[in-house]
Formats: sequence, C-alpha cells, structure tokens
Amino acid sequence: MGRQPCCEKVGLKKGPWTAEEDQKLVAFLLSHGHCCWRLVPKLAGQRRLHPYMHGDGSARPPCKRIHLVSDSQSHAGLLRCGKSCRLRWTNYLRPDLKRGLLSDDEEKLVIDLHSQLGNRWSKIAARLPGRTDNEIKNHWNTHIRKKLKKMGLDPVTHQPVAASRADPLQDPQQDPHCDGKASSQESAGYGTGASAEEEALTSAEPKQGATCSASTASAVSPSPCSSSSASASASAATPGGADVDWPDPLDLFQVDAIIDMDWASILSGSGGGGDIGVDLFDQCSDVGFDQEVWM
DNA sequence: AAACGAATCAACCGCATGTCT
DNA sequence: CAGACATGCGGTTGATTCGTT
Repeated sequence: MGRQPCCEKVGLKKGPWTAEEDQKLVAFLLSHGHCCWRLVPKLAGQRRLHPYMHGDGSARPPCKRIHLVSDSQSHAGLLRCGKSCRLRWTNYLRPDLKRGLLSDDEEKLVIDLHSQLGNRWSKIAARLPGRTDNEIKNHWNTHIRKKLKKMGLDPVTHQPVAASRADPLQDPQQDPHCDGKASSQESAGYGTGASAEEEALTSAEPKQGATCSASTASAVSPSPCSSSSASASASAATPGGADVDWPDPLDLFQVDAIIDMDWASILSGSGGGGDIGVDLFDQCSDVGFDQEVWM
C-alpha cells in the first residue's frame, strides 16, 4: 500500500539522544503527557502548552485537527520522529523505571512468564513494575538464555534440550531466537497453546498495573523517579555527557500528579485543577495552534 | 599499554493491531 | 465496510563498554 511512513525521514535525527533532547522530551511529557506521539516532537519545542493530553489513551482529544501554524518557527521542537520519542520515553526516560539489573526474583518471574507467554515481552513487562519490554528482552537474550542453556534447558520450550531436539519442526542448528521466522512460529505456538493461561494472566493485569502505575512513581523515592536517575543515566547515555539543566524534581512530581488526573474531567472543566481548567484555546494560541481547524 | 573479541543495551525497522472516518 | 492512520510490539542492529591476552 502507499502508506506513509510514521514520520518524515528527511531532516530527522537518528542515533543516540543528547541530554538536551532528553530534557526537552521529559519536560514536555511530564507537564503535558502525550496526545499523539507524532506531534510530540513538534510540540516539545514549544514554550507553553495546555496539558490537554492524556496518559492512558482515554479521552483522546482530536489530535488530527491539531495543526501547527508553522513548523519552522523560533521553537524548532525535536528533530525526531514520534516513534523515536515514544521509545525513548518508555524505555529510558519514564520516571517510574527501575534501573539496574533484574533481581533474582524478577528473573525467576520472567522465566516463569516466558514459559507461559513466549516472547511476548510487553506482556511480561506488564507484570514487572518499572521494567520495560526492551529491557527484559535484552536481559533475556544476554543473560537468561545462557543460564537456561547452561542448565540444559531449551530457552524456547523450557524443556530439557534433548526433549526439545526431538521436535521435528525445530531445526537444531538454528537458534529460534535469532531467527525472525522461527520466532514467529514459536510465538504462534505459544499463542495457541497458552491461550487459556494467557487469558488468565491478562485478566490479572489491571491489578498489577494499578499497583505500578503512577502511584509507583510517587511511591519510589523521588530521586530515582525523577531527574536524578534520569539525568544521571541520560548524561551517561549522552555521548558528550554534558551537564543538563534538569527541571526541579519536586516540580516534576507536582506535574506528574497532575498528569495522573482524569483529563476528561479536566477538559470538561470539572477537574478542579486550578488553572488547568482554563480554556484550551487560550493556551493553544500561545503555541500557534490554528483554532479554525479544531472546530 | 594496546589490540582484539565478547558482551551489553539503546535505538531502529518493519509488521501487526486497534481506532477513526 | 474499507481504507487510512497512529500506536504498539518483537526482532535486529550497531555503537559502546568491558574483559582478556
């Protein structure tokens, strides 16, 4: 199909994020949440925006009608595609992320869940508060897989290697985890085989999610959640390692709390969020929204 | 101290899925 | 209902770091 790419590739930056980009993104997302990721890079460079955006996908505002009057004005935004912003945020900048290696308990849980769900990393990650699918996937491929192999277990089937080799469908020369086709076959197998179990797991997810969502961010000590760890790791990940002027952690937490509010009620004016309930368009005019296209 | 290989992990890519018009 | 679009997911890549010789 003639489907357009998720972003215009021309002129967009790739590769490692700089501290400055991180800062822009964090500051923007903590104060506004996100609406459609495609717009985030553009809006992240703007000075002030109304926090109309949502964190949970509900009450989605009419993003498609948002129209920046000019992209090339004074505030250039981030030269990244929305996809890249989302990835950076979910895998690295999110305040409620745990850093560091997985604990033994977490590792066991991952193994257990993998035996039931296969390579459905996002599902697995959903059961481990503060961990991302990417992190778990990397940890699996670099640590756990080796451990299982050492123990004589097939990392795919979780059965003793001899038993899994007996499977005629499986090419013993090949590591299914390194082969996309094999992996998809394998996950398809899991999909059919573990459906009931998965259903049970999935249905249990909301509870887990509830314990680890925004409240986790606040429950953990402020520093790891907010700028200290984020900035530390961000600068660590930054080639230049430049010092960054991160927002005050306390400010971020106040904003974070606001983000957790019910945006639908905020937008309807009943949120009681003080200046949050002000007219959207007042704020939009600040950043060059074309009101005409909203209506 | 330098060179090399292995390990790690952030980021990218393409496809799948869900939602909206 | 079909097509278009945005987002999410899993696999893969490649730059960087670490360990060994």
